Amino acid sequence: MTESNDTTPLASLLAHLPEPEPGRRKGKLHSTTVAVLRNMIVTGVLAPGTRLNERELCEQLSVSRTPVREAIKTLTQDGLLRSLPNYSAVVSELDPDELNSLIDVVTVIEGLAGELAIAHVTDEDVAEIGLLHYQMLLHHTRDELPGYFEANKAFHRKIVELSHNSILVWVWELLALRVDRARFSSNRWPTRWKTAIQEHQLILDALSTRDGERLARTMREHVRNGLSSLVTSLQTANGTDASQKD
Amino acid sequence: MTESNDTTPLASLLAHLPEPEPGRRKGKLHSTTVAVLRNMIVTGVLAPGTRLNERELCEQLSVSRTPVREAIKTLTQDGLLRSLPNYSAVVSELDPDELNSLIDVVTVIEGLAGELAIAHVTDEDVAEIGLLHYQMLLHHTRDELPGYFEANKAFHRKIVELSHNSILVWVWELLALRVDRARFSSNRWPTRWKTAIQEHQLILDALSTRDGERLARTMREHVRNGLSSLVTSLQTANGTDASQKD
DNA sequence: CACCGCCATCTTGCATGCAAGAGTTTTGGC
DNA sequence: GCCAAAACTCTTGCATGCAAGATGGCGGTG
Repeated sequence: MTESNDTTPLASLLAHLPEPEPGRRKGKLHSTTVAVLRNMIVTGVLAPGTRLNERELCEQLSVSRTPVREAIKTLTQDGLLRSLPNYSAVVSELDPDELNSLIDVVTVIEGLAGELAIAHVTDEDVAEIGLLHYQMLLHHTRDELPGYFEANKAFHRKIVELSHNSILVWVWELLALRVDRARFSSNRWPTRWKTAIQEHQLILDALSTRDGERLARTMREHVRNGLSSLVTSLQTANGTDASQKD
Repeated sequence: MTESNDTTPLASLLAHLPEPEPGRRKGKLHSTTVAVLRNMIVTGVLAPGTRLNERELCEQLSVSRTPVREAIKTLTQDGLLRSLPNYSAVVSELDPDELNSLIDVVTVIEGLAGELAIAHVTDEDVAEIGLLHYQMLLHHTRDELPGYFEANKAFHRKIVELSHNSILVWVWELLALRVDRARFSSNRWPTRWKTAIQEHQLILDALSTRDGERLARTMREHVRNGLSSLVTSLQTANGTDASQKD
């Protein structure tokens, strides 16, 4: 009964499928499946609470159960799914507590990234990050949501990578997964769009002047502000987009 | 050639196998396999660089390839293995760069834990942590390495859990895996044993007096000192226990 | 003698088969 | 008519089979 309303939302996702060269068709099914499923969960195509039936997924993704099972295990480890023994994996809920927890952790992680980045940042890096900043400005003026998202994430990732700290990057990617999910879940723009862009400018300034302490502080504030407002907007919109319920 | 010197090191690990009641023998093979393999890697039974042959592992663990494959995927995600397509998974090396990276990240994570813990700590918690502290003292006087390790980890975990921040706990567990690996890899005691215990005392004091800032600072210093000394001792002992090489 | 290419074997990646646990429905008894 | 128990079905967990890529040895050739 609860499975009827899928107007093949897979189609759009399946379009993302690399569809690689026919040669060498071994060794990528697992990662592809993980990527597709992850996208579906992060973007909300698979809503929180959805039960994942392995056989269905097999048919929809046109693969056998083995890669699907492995993907489920992987995504469970990432926290996107919850699995109980002998029971279907379920898309995890966006727990408000967890989102608040996320704020604190991402704040210190990106703050540390800012602190460490200063030691490695080059003029070229500053230019690249500046480019991303102006891309965001452009997307802002054009009201292009996905483009802004993408540039924003690239902006932050670039700074995190500048830390030259592999563990930091690793943890950040794990956290970013959950942040992205929350962002997609609140389908509308954050009210602090312009503020965010101003903060990005401050971050860029701190990078150019190689002011590590200021960079770290600015990033911490920026992250905390952004995520707090995100959580707030999610709480207020607390069921408006839960279009389906039984 | 390089695979000859295994005097069935599995035996000790297999002893850890729960060997559950014959009834309900379904649904635990995967987690058990993960746990066993993880233990083998963290404790160094499986040395860095070791190739993991699936069939061999199946025979040794008496399970089929499916749970073994899933376990390998899981541990790869945890960073304990490196997997290349169409190639055996390999136990990852303890990259010195990565260990240095680990220091910075664990420092801010445990620092944040200290900061947050104050808001939740009760007298009972203080008592429990104090108990662990004195257990460590006891193990110290008795020169009991594994007991000290265990109590030390419980001490830190308890404070991390006091943060009541699920994301923080999750990340900490991921990081602790790598820290443990490094600890086991340097099989000897850190020279700063007594210092560590003194620092634990300071942490305990800060907890009792509910001094959040001091707790955070003390924990940061303690973690940084401990891990730095660990990395140093690993670098100096940089090949002494690499008993086998081709 | 050295180097290149080919064949045998091994190993992984994926598909599928089978059994056990859980939920559901139906049927029998009260 | 209602409750309970049994059987059915559905779904997952694990085992195994099969094919493609990789490795290593061997022979041929320059």
